[in-house]
Amino acid sequence: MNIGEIAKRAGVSRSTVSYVLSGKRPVSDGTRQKIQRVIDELGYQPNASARALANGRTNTIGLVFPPAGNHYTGMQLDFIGNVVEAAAAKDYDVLLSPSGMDSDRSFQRLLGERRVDGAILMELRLQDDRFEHLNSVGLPAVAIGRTAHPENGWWVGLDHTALAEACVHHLADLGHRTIAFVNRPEQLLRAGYESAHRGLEGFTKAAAERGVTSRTYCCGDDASSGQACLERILYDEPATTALVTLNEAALGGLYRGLANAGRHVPRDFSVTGVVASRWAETVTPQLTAADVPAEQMGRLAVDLLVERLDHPDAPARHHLLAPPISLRASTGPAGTGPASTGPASTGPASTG
Amino acid sequence: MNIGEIAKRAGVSRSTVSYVLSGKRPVSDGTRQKIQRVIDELGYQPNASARALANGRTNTIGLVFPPAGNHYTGMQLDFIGNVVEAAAAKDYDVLLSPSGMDSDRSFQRLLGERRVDGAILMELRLQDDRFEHLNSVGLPAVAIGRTAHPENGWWVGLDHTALAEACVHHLADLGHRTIAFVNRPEQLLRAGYESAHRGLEGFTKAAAERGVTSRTYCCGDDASSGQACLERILYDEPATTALVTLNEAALGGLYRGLANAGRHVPRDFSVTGVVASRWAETVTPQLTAADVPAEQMGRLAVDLLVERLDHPDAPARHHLLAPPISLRASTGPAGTGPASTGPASTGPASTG
DNA sequence: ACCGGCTGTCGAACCGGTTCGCGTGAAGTG
DNA sequence: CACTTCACGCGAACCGGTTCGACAGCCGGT
Repeated sequence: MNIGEIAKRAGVSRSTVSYVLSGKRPVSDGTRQKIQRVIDELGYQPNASARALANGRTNTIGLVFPPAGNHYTGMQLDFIGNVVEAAAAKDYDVLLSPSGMDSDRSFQRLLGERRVDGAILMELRLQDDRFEHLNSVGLPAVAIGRTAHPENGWWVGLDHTALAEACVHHLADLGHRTIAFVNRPEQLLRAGYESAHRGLEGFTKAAAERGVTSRTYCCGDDASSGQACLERILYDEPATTALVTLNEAALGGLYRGLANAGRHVPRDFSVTGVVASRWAETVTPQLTAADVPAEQMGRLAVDLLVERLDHPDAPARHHLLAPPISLRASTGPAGTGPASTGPASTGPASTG
Repeated sequence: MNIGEIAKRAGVSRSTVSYVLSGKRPVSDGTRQKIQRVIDELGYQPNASARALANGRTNTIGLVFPPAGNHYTGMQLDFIGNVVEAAAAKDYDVLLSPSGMDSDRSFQRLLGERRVDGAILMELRLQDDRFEHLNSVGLPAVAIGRTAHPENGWWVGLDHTALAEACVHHLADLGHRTIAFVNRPEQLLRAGYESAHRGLEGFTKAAAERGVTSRTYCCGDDASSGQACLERILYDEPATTALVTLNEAALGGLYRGLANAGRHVPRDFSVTGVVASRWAETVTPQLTAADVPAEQMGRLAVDLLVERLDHPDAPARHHLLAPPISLRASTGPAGTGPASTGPASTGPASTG
C-alpha cells in the first residue's frame, strides 16, 4: 500500500495525495474527502524511510549514553524514560545509542548514516569529543550536562558545584566538622565526567570555606562498592560524622556499611547528596538530598532540541538548574560522637 | 556526499560503488582499492533512509514498553539496557516506543510507517493485542514474557509460576506458616499483566499445597506504597512472618515498614521474591531472591528476533527461564513470633 | 581463426515519498 | 464576448541508495 495505490483508487495523482497528507498546498474539499476516505479505509500510513529520503528529516532523535561500566544507574534510567516520553509528545521517536566513545559503531551509524535529525547527549565529560563529531557532520545536539566551556552551547544542566556546596553547608550548619565525599568511580572521574568533577569542586570549596575536615573518595556504581567505601571512610577517619554523595547506586551499600559499623542514621551519622527523589525515598531513613529533576530535564532537553531543529539559526540556549535540598530523614545535628562501637574496622577495602 | 559523488571521483558507476560496499558481486582488486580509497578519504557512509527505502530493511528494531504508571522500574531499565547492547553488537539500532496501548501514536508509527524491521515487546499481558497489530502489518516480534497461549510464539520468558512456588517452598521449609504475597499494582493485575498473574497463581497454588495461611496484596510501584502495604499486612494478620514479592520498586518501602513495626529481618520476618540481583543487593539485609537474569533475557530476545528476521520461515522458538533462588540474608527460620512490639498498628492504609 | 564461457562493469529501473512548474477550466471583469 | 485572474490538480524530476539484465573484453579450447 503506497501512495500510488491511494492515488489510483481515489482517481487522482500521487502529488495530490501528498498535498492532502502534508497540507502544504490547498486541495478542494471534494477531492480531499475522496482521498481521505480511501486513506481511512485502507489504513494507509506513508513509509517513513521514503519520506525521510525525500525531505531530509527522519523525525527521530538520537539519545547517546555511554554506559558507565556494564549497567545503568537509576538516574540514567530516569533521563531515558523522560526523554522518550517528551519526544513522543512531540511526535519524535528516539533511537538509543550506547557507548558513544570514539570509534563506536553505533554512534558512527547515528551520525554518518543520518538516522536522526539531532541528538541528546547524556553523561557529559568536561572535554567531550562527541560535540566535535556531531558538529563535523552538521548534526544539532543538546547536552544533558555541560562541558568546561558551556558558554555558547545548547544544554540543560545541573549545577553540581552549587548542589555539593549546599550539602556541605547543610551539614556544617548542623555542626558536622568531619565530612566525607563519595564520588562516582575513579575511572569516570579520570575520564572527565562533568558531575564528578564539578561536585568534587563544590564540595572541596565549601569544605574549605567552612573549615571542616574532609576526605574524598571514588566509589564503584554498586552496593558492595558503597559498603566497602564506607568501611574505608571510617577506617581512615573514625571521627567522620557525615557524608555527601553523588553516587546513587552506591547509596544502599553506604547505608549497609553504616549499619554494620553501628552508626545510626541520622543520630550518629548524617548522609546527604544529589539523588533523584524516587531513589532517595527508597532507603531508610529517607535521604535528605538535592532532588535531581529528571523529568524536567528530559523535557527541557527535548524542547531545546526540537526548537533548534525547527529554527536552525536560533541563538544557543541553556538551562542551569539548582534544585533545593529536600529535607527528609537522613541528616541531623552532629552528636558527641558515635553512640557505640560496631564491629572494629579491620582495614580498608577496595572501593572500585 | 552521496554514492554518485564517490562514483564520479573514482571514475566508476554508482552500481560498482554499491557492490564494493555490499560485496554482493565480485569487483576486481584494482577498482575496489581505488573506490575504497575515495571512500576512506571522504569518510563516506551511505544514507540510512535511502538504503532502507531501496532494500526494505531499516536495520532497526523497536522496543515497545508500556510505562507502568509514570515511571520505569529497575527491571525494565535492565531489560532496555541489555537489549540495546545486544542489538548494537549485531549492528542493529533500537527505537524506543513508550505506551504501545491501542491508539498510541508512537506505536502506530512504528508499525505503519515501517520504521523498524521487527519489535521486542516488554511488559506482556496474558491477552496482548499488540501481537495482533504486529501480525496485521506483518512485523515479526519477540516478546519478553508470554501470553496465555504461548505455544507457537517467539518469546523469552520467566517462569513466574515456578519462581513464586519456589519462594513459598523455601519459606515453608523454614517453618513459616503465615505468608503474604506482594504483587504489582492492582491496575496492572487487572490489565492482565503476565508476571502478576502467573506469580499470583504460583504463590496461591504452593501456599495451598503446603497448607500455609496466605493473603495477597497489590502494591504500587514505589517505596511509600510498599510501606503502606506492609502496614496493612501486619494489621490484617499480625502473625504474618514472611512475604514474597514481585514488586522490586516497593522493596525499600516494605523493608521500611518492617523496621517501623519493629520486625527484624530475618530474625522476626523473612522476605523473598523475584528481583534482579543488583537490586536485591541494594537493600539491607540483602534479599534472598530468584535473580531475574535480565542480561541473558535481553540478549536472547535480540538473538531470537534477529534469527527470525534472517530466516522468515524458521519455526517459532522460545526460552523459558527459571533461575534458582540465590540465598542471601533476608530469610531465616520462623521464630516463635515477633521479638518485640514496634509502634502499634493503627489501621490499614491505601496501598496504591 | 572462431567460438563459448566467464569476469567485471555499466546503465536503467525501482523503492515511495516530496516538490516545483505548468496547464486547464471556471470565475470575474470591462 | 474576449481577457485576465485564480484555484486546483497533474506530471516529472528528485532524494540516495540497490539490483538486475546486458555487454565488453579476455581467456582457453579445438
